[in-house]
Amino acid sequence: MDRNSTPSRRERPAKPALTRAGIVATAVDVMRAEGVERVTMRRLAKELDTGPASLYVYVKDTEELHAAMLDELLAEVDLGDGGAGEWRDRLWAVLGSYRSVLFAQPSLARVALVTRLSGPHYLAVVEAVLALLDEGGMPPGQAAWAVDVLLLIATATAVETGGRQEKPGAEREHDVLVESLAGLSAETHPYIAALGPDLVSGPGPSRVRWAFDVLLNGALSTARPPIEEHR
Amino acid sequence: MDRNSTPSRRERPAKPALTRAGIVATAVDVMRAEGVERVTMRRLAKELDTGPASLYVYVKDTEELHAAMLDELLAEVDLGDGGAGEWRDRLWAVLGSYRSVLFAQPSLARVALVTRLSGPHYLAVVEAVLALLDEGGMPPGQAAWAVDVLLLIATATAVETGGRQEKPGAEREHDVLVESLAGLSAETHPYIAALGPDLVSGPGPSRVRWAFDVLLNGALSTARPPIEEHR
DNA sequence: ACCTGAACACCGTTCAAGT
DNA sequence: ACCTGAACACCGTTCAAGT
Repeated sequence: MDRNSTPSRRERPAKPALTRAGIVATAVDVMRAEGVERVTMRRLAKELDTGPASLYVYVKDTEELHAAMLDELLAEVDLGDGGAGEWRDRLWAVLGSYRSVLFAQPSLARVALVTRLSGPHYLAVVEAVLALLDEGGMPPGQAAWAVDVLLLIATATAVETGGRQEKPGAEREHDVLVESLAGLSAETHPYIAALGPDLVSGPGPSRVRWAFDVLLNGALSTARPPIEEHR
Repeated sequence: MDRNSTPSRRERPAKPALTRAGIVATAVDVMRAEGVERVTMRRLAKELDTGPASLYVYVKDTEELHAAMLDELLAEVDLGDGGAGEWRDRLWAVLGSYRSVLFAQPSLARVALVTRLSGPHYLAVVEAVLALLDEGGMPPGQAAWAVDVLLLIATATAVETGGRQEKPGAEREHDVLVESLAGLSAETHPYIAALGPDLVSGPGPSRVRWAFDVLLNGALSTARPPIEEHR
């Protein structure tokens, strides 16, 4: 009986000690429940039953928090270790997994477009992609530059498609573009007019796959220029 | 006569009537002077000597305003009409001009990464790129899909390089990545370790040029899959 | 119609002070 | 050291009311 004789311990959520990992985990929870835009320092502080200032002990600022959340999410990417099949298909699978993780959280995916990521899970993705490019015989110098573009395309298409169904306004954002295109005369914009809706059909699976193949084919066949002075 | 006998007209800056174009133009001014992050509805209303609510008559929301500002900026892109030279070099010039316009205003450039643009100046860029791809003999179906990726890369590299020197924190953001990379053991991340700083050297001119050539070569040589159901 | 004051419901970040 | 209340300096957007 009286298992509650000491009432001090274990209040309902048993306010846990603040740690960076705990903060990021809670942030991810709030994001899944309410969307990234609601993951603010103040909202998060409330969730953790403290004041916003306390978070700054563990997190530099909001941007860094969002980057950490994103890396947390990237833990779910299936890197296809030891999978079978041709390297190109396995690469396609890894990038597809990366895309679908971002896809589920498009507004966080924007972070990946705008911030330089450097978390462990992101680096694991980079390593996996590099391994597959090597397996495909791509020279290391070309692979080093190709991996960025590959992940850029994966991210951007995830943002684009994912954003579409998230907010109701996005449907219209697309319609605005379609309308703009329809309103153009073939006189001033012959090429756009000629292509019509094909220009704007959005990144369906086969379009994304085509973009990957373009990049792979191009990167395999295009020699890198000699190294320049940089920085 | 005496049309100016009433002194009510023309106080110092002669508070101009609100128009959409005027609002956007002022917004661009504020941006050039203080950066995009300071272009808020409230700040802009102050500049225009009115209340924030008034702006909503002409502008849907902040995102739409930013997109309009960006399109305004894109008026400066040199489309190289009637220029001489090989199509590939002229395309490189157009994309370079597009990049340098965004480069000057990296935080606005992020808008281009995250929003579907549809302004007249953006469409002029698309039309120019399509014309050059056609001149280069790229089949229309491939060109329609390539133009997006080309502009995506141009935008992303502008954001990356431009963001670097804008805010002081960005220097360190890059250093964080370099450190992360250096901290990785060759055991767990052999490919990253082998490539080292090459992976992270940032988009210098030759690297961007290489990416364009990769894309062009790939898009020229990669057939499009048959059209799928979309929407 | 066009414009606006005021209100609603929030923000990020810092800092002096506490434990 | 770690944590925090309170403050500073802002936000976007809506709406009822005015002209």
